[in-house]
Amino acid sequence: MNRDPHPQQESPIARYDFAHIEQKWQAFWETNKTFRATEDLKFPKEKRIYVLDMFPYPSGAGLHVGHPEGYTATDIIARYKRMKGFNVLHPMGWDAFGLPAEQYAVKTGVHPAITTAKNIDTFRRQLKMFGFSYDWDREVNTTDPGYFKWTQWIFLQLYKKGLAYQAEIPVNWCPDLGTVLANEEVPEQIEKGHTVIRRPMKQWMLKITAYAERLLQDLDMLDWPDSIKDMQRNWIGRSEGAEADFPVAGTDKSIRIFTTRPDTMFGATYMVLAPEHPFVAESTTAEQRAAVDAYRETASRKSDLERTELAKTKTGVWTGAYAVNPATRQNIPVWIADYVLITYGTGAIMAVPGQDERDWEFAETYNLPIIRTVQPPADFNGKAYLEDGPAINSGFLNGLKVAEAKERMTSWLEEKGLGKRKVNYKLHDWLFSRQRYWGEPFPLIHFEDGTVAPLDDSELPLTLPEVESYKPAGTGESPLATMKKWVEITVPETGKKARRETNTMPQWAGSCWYYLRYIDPQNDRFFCDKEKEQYWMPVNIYIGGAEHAVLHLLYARFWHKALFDLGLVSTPEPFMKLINQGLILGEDMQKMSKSRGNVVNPDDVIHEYGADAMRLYEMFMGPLTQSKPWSTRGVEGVYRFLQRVWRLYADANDQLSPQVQDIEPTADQMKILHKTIKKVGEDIESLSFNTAIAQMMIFVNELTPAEIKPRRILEPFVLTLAPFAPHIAEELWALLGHAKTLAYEPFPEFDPALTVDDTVTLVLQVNGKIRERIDVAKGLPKNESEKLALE
RNA sequence: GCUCGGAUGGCGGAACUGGUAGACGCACAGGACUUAAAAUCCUGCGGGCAUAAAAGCCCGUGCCGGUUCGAUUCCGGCUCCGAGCACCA
Repeated sequence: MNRDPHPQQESPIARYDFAHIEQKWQAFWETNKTFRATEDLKFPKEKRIYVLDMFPYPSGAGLHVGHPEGYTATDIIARYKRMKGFNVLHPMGWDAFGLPAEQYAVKTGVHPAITTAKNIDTFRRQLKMFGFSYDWDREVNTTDPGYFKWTQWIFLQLYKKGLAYQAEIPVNWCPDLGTVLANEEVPEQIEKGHTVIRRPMKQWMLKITAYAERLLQDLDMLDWPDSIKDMQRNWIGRSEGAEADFPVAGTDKSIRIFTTRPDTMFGATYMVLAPEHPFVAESTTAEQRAAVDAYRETASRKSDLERTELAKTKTGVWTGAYAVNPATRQNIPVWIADYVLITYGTGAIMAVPGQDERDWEFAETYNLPIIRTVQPPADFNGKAYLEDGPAINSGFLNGLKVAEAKERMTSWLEEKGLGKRKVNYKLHDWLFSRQRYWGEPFPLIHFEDGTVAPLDDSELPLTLPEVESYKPAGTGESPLATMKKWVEITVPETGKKARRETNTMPQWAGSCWYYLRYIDPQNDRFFCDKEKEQYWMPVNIYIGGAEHAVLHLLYARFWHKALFDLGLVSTPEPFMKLINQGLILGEDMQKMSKSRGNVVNPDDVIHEYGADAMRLYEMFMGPLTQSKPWSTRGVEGVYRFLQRVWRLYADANDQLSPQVQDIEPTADQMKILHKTIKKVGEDIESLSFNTAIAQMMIFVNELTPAEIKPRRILEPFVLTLAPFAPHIAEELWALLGHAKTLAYEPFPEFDPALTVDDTVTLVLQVNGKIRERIDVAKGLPKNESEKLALE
């Protein structure tokens, strides 16, 4: 045995060289393609699992400590499942179209493709430092022409199915960004201090509303957090009611309204149109025109936010017109007011001040008549009465309860041809075009006669031209519009002149289907082979941030359903189980940000403590779904734990410790091992990684004092640790004399008999208060235990 | 205002279906080793009363009330914090 030549100077304490070990095993996994996934048919469907991360946008700032939280969780699941005999698909890629690279290009002139490639290299390097078990052969990049060829192709399928159309509608125009935004994107940009105004523009839309009902219904089949499901339900905003036409007095026109309370129609004492309602122009009388125009002008200059914030007192203007209430046959005035939104329902309401607080407020301000249609209780002296009660002042509805009155009124409207029952949704069609450079070009051309034609599949991918300036024109045209050579084409077959569509797709396009491309990333004949798709889909577990609740997660479900209807995918939903990881806050409990100076850089942490320690720490901090503050002391704690693990196995020279011997373990050692195997396995299944790690700490605490460490105990423990801290586990496995990677070693089984204690603490309570605790040997006859307890 | 979460030691958190509250880690204190420090190892660590020491007793899971032999856990009402939505007819 070699003696340490410098026994006094060298620490006698074994210390593992994480930097060397981690780099060694990362190289090993890469060279041997340890984590390559294949569509091996010997795995039955229930033994295949698709474990997916939300792929990152590769920003210039590099990886943030929030990224590896979810990525470590999925990696633990992927590694554990491999050891449990599953065929695991666990890929990674880049959501790389987007504004930051383009804004950088506007500023510096550097092509976004160059910035993007550089950022991706950084992200890839950083992710590899964590030892995540991705099948890197399946890496995808949404900005790769080989990828966006199929984004364009799928768009064309939607177009051909009638799900993509152009419309001149009021859109969310952001002058600061020089582009339009989807409804779902507006709150985020306003938060960033950008202005968003409504302005009519001709844009491409995707008919997500055609799927509103299914997007709502199918939430029930998903194992997702309730909060996300609720957010999607609220966003879709289904409400049942009726549409009715109110004839305009003295004309043959009528105004259509939507209401969820048709039963209150007898109390409709006036009507309100949104200021933008097209009927305003034709119904306004000459006397009222000036006032109406002024009001409309003011309203148009307010953003949606201002409208709602300033809505403390309601304002409006009478148009001078009257409509006929179909229930009462009375003439009622038609007003415009910005408390009615053009974007909801028909943009017009029947106002029932007696039963609606907003209408009540407006009626009080402008002295409009108020009629109750539901009987409030005798002691009620508030304003609009909103609870259930019998109908009053309502002709044939009098005495009916609300539900029945609604039904009766709706049937009456339908019989008379005045209206019909209607389900209304808050969800609007998805505004799908952007005036940006760094996005997928639309594979469409416009002819001079106004018709539009899709490109032939053979012309895909339609790539971006080189431009001189990346700056949006600001007029509502993308920088592509300036590239005449690219825009103006002649169709070879017909000689007809045409112009390319110059808008590009929004960033969400590429992320709507990337999980399908991982399944067959190299295929240049199809976006994803059908058999392979059937092999892997649906995604079994999907982990990512909650910020995509009504963006990516809704858009991707929509595209997936459209692909399902086209027979191109085999499942109605893409992501069966969804987990939102919590935010990692700074040590000061504040959100990490450069300005606060509380940002933790993963590179630094790995350099100091190693990837295994960082992985372990992020999982040990607390429950995955919870927000929790970073603690460098906490990292040191798990780092110490890994050192203690190392010293169970290795001596000061990094050789197998002489304490490790092939001897029979003690009963206690067997118990702690089997308890640990049981707890770790169950906790991985339930994503309780923090308590799994606590159990492994207990194991190490118990084994550390033992003079002799039985191999039969240490070997299985390495395997239970492996999903969490794979580098040190591989090294210890090799140290124990194994030649092969442990990545596919079976996860240890536990013996249930060994996971229960021999003694049980009998707690004697009197009136719920603890009076006595006695340790009792198990297996004693009942009366024997009782006798013990009585003594 | 509405919806959904959450509140447990100095801190992060644990506690399966109502049955020993505070596992594990951090911080802190004391000790061992060391010339010393670091590292490592050992011990203690919710609060109070009591004691030479121990045993022992009482209080304690945001607040108030309820159900129960027994509540961190179930029910009702509040307070505070976080997230989302917000004139949706």
